[in-house]
Amino acid sequence: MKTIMIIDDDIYIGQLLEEALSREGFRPVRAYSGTEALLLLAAQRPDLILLDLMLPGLSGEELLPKLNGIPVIVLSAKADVGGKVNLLRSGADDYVTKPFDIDELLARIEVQLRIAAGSGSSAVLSFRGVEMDTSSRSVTAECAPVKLTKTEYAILKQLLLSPTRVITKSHILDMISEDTPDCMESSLKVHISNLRRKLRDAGGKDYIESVWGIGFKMREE
Amino acid sequence: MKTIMIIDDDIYIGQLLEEALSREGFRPVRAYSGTEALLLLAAQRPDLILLDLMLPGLSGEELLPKLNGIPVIVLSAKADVGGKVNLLRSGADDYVTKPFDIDELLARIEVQLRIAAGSGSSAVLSFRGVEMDTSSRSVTAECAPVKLTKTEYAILKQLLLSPTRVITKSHILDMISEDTPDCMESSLKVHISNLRRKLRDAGGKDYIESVWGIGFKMREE
DNA sequence: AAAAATCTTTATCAATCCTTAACTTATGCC
DNA sequence: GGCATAAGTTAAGGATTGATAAAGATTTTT
Repeated sequence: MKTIMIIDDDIYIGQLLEEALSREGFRPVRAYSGTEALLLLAAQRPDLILLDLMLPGLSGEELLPKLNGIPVIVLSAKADVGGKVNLLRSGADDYVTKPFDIDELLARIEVQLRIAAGSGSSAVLSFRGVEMDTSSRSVTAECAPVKLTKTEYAILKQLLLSPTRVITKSHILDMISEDTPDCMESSLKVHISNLRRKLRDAGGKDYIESVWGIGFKMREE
Repeated sequence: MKTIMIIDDDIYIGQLLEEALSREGFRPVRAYSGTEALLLLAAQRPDLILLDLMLPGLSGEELLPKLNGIPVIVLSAKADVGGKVNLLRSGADDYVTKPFDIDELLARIEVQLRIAAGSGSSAVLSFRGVEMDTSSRSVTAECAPVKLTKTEYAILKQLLLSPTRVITKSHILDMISEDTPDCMESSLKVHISNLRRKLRDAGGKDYIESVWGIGFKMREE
């Protein structure tokens, strides 16, 4: 049974998460402040951490560098976009803005746990003929090499991390905002278009599917 | 089964490493101080050592010269670059800054063990015509000798240590910041350029590939 | 102390990438 | 069907990054 630590001072959200996680078969552990989290971490090591940024005592940003090696999903209010740039750099593995959809959060938890489980052995993401080697940073479609830019690579990685799920446009923008802070929905369309074309040129098929009004997902067929 | 000694006084990081190494099939042995490490080393000889620089008792820098023959990977906080000691010259085989990526560390451990296993006397890194003898500190491209400066040698070594992997610019900067703390991205470009030219003059080909916006890797072709 | 080697900075050119903008096509709704 | 909104495509520009050369600064050697 996987243990998930919830670091959030909000009683209501914390309880909500606790119940949802229990229902899914996880063992939730709660910490209401950064300092309390550190104390708990000295004694036990959870499999994943849900971290709120606004914390009493030790802030989430200060806590992040100390959580080395444990997958961290940051929960943050949509407003504070300022520090988003540094989050992924300083150790966060994923990012979800409040108010969040519980099902989406659960899916992202599954993804992070899957990545952590297979760590070391295979750094390869693949789905229906598209393969991504995250260590050599190379991508192939039907074994044909595909040369991607940094942004295209980041987008495809998000899609491949949970290939059966729809990735919202806003989440893609959040994930790649580290490298391209000015990227708006208008330019995202262009990136998707270029990515589609490169994959099609190499693999012959169209690999990315649009979900009207929401975002994108990998084509299952 | 390979034994790996962790010399680090940080309880939390130590435990993290211990679990990760066990999961990968290694036998971890822990030492919490430099003096304790020496006592343990008198009784047993690990296949590899992970060494933190900030140690109580005997510092990592003092310990390094006494670990003769055993592969050493230094773990160091990015902050304490103050010491002007030349780590790689005094016996360290690789260098990783905290906070580090566990997968990357595991990859580097594999590399060091492979080197150590493949040869008692000749520690040779090679990839596609480029050969580096780390004991005599000599490099050849297509059997033609190449004369490199200290920095160029350190950069090429990083590339050869995991030749299929992309080495980020920041990691290279970390590696050589011991000798040249002021090295910025601007001068790294120059080092890469000089290294490329020397290799090309000797081997005829271009061996180093740029990964736009990320870093460099060895050309696979 | 002078000379040589090495490293960093600066400048310039070339290559790549991201965004904007204009336009076309598709989808949902009345 | 017709309108409004969303998605898709293409081309052009501006901005960022990369490569190389040359010169100044630092360290090492002689």
